[in-house]
Amino acid sequence: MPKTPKEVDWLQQLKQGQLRVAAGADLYRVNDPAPELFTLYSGWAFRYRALPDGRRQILNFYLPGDLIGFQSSLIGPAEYNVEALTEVHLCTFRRAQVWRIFQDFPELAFQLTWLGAREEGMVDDGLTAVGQLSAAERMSSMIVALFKRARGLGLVEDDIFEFPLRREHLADALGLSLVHTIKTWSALRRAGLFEQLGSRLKVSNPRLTPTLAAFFEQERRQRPIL
Amino acid sequence: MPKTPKEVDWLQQLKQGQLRVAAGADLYRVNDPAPELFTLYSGWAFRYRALPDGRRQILNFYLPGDLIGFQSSLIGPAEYNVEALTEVHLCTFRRAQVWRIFQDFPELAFQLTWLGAREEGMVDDGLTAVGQLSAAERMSSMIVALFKRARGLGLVEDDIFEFPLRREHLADALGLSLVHTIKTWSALRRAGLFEQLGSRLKVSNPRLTPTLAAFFEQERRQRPIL
DNA sequence: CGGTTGCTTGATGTTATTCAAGTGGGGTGG
DNA sequence: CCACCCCACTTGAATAACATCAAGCAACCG
Repeated sequence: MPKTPKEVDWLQQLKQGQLRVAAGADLYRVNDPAPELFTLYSGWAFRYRALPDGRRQILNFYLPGDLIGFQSSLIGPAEYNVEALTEVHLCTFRRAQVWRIFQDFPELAFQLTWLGAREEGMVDDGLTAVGQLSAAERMSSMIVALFKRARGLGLVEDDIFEFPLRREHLADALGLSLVHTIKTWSALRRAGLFEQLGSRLKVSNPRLTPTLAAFFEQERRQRPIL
Repeated sequence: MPKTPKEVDWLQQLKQGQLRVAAGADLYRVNDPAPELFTLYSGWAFRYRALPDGRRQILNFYLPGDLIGFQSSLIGPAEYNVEALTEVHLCTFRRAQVWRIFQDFPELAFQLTWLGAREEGMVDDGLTAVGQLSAAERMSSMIVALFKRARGLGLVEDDIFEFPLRREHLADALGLSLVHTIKTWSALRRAGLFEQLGSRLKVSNPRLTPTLAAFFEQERRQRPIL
């Protein structure tokens, strides 16, 4: 969608500043009363819910271009946490501006909402995987999904991409124990789904199984340019 | 939020018609190219994703007042199915109107988006439960969550409410097998979490366990009036 | 050099699934 | 009215999947 000069002006005004955050730092904390709205320029982050006893569920991952904190900007205090997985560079918006976007820039508001719906679709995928698939199926579908997202962003070369998740993140995203995550990971590597090259991953055979192939073929819609 | 007369006019125009659908019928099917937008007047429905081999994951339940199909109205063809759990009465909107709402009624657009974000929050809850909790914990937290939603809608009297889910629905929502769902259900009933009165449920002791109590205390934000 | 961190592996225990058989209520047709 | 079947649900036993416990390894760092 083309933008009017007026919109571009506004986007510039809305951009409050840039921010660099180290890997492992919190971007968002539950009940933060006035959270900011971010867009991710570079790096990976993830959103999660923590239980009182220390368990946590990773709800989704953020890759460059994603919008962080839109739900909270509408609803009020955050109901989840966001943590930087790698070093990230963010662009910050003032949360109070969201309402003004709806008033003055319907097209922009529509696009924001679109991004929110897209994120919900990804959470749906995660729930379906955790609820219905076996450990190996979950893990392979997640690897393939991240691979495809990275590819859509031009972050894949020769089927190789940077894969910053540690075993712990996979475990918390897939609802598996750390030990079993590691065992499943090795099994998939031995089966030939991917090769590990340091912190990078080469996805050699994304259609390994029929279930997996189905996952691989299904395309997710492209985002609008923001 | 108060509505201007102009907005009320528009809402009337947008309401295309009413619809009655029998229990078990589909409201929404994956890849339906031009799905409608609904609001639920009465009855229960649920949204789910189906896998090629017949397994399915229920993503969330709809109770009276909920908006059905907002994500699809933005994104395009539906990526999920919706089925009526009981007989339902719906109000239908034309999907093409959504964009006009953004243009002409920013306040309304904001509220729609708010409802969408609220729905995502519920899916987050589901994913956290399925990923991190034991069968008994999942089931009790889901029962309590539905109880609280029903209560918020005035559908609870003397701690009793209509509970139209069959075991099969619980199983598909919680990511459990049918057999184990039934065993867990009986265990919780014997433990005194609830009493079964035909198709109705009396939630006698929602704070049964500490984990459960935490779930029970935490309040979800009220919806805006639509 | 000792300590820490992320990962790995094997042995054992628990949870949930699968298989199989059976119950009871609600409908239908004789 | 009864015989029959169908469906949702129930129960027990066998099996598979996953969690937990425990020990060890390699890389890194002070």
